[in-house]
Amino acid sequence: MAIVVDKKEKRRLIALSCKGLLLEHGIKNLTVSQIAKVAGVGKGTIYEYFANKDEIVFEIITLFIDQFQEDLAKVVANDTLTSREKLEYFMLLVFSRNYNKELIIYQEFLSIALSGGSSGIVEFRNNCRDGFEGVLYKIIEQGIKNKELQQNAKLLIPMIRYFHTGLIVDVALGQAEAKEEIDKFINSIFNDIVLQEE
Amino acid sequence: MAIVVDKKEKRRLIALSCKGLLLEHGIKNLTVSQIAKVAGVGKGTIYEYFANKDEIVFEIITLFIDQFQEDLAKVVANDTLTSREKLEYFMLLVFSRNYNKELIIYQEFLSIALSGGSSGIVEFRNNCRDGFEGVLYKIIEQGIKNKELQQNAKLLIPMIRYFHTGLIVDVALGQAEAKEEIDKFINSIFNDIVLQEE
DNA sequence: ACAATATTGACCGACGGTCGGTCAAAAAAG
DNA sequence: CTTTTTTGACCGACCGTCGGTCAATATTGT
Repeated sequence: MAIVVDKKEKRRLIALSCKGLLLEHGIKNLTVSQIAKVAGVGKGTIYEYFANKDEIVFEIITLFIDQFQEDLAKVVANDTLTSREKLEYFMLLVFSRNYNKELIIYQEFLSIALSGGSSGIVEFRNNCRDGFEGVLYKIIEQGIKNKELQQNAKLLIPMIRYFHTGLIVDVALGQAEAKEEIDKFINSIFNDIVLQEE
Repeated sequence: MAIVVDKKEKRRLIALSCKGLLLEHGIKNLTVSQIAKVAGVGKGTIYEYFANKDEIVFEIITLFIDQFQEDLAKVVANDTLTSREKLEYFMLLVFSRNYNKELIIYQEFLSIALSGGSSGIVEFRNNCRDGFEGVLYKIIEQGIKNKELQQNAKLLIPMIRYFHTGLIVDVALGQAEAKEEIDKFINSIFNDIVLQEE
């Protein structure tokens, strides 16, 4: 038998090599030929590892999201912050300067997902959602323990995610100032809904 | 001087003629040649009235949204409904059976917008936002007048929009049951935030 | 008749994706 | 240890499609 490569690893390597290309050009102006050139393989080879262009992009995006969720986990573990501060950090992180490019990537990902994503994309997004909700859950649970929040605050978790997603969409269109909207939102939550009554 | 056609009107006519085509094929599988054929003009003529394919799609989508907003306006004008009922109707309408296809189109529109929209997209989306917020404003104003809502309810208008947009995204990925989520959301708003205290 | 404008579809270049063929490494045979 | 065979990774010329262009033609008002 001839050589057998680790397909999964090679996918990762190809994706890694053209991370910058995606950030620079965006999905629309990113061609498979370019990817092949930068990855140092023939165009045909690309299609040995990916079913189509979207899958390539998707693999690159996975790299970013994994990194992002690691960063989030660190914040949640930080015990010097109130749950309100954590929530604000959680919601703002993707809009921060150092995640500027990743935000664009995430928007591009949403773009693919919205235009009839493959089953792989859906699965991935499920994991994403579970990851984010998990972080949120921990934040809010801590808030409840600290008496910053009422018990029913947990019910808000999906709503917070929807709000956040919607905000990402509007920011993509230059129609929203993220920090301002998030502050207003968190104020509503903490002042009107779930602030522990004393 | 020769004839001068009403460009705006012709745009509308071309868009109208291929409404069905868009609903049937979706944006990705809709070709300019098809549009030209159905509209009964040459492909070159299309480009006399539209700068690019996206613009054609937006024009068609505009038709849908206009229709949609008309439907919404009717509900707002109906004085037999409480503002809570109106809000629920407002948020659910796009997910209803008879707007099934339009929802898909709107999701595809968001997809295009997210992957680096032109200035035309942004302008269009601005109008959309203003339209929706206008309807929301009326609903909530009525609620305040009827003492169903507190004064500060108006502050929630952008938040409601973000939530709604986020929900549309998640529904596209089969990750949310619209009615259920909306009910929960409206409950939160009316029970916890802005219900008039008696 | 003439000028101005509207219309057209053949044409173009770019792109995503395919396919027959090449080649080096590994396995089998001698 | 050498030769032969098999395997599958790799390639890039090629294909069909599509968005967009443009020179030629048709239509209209004066």
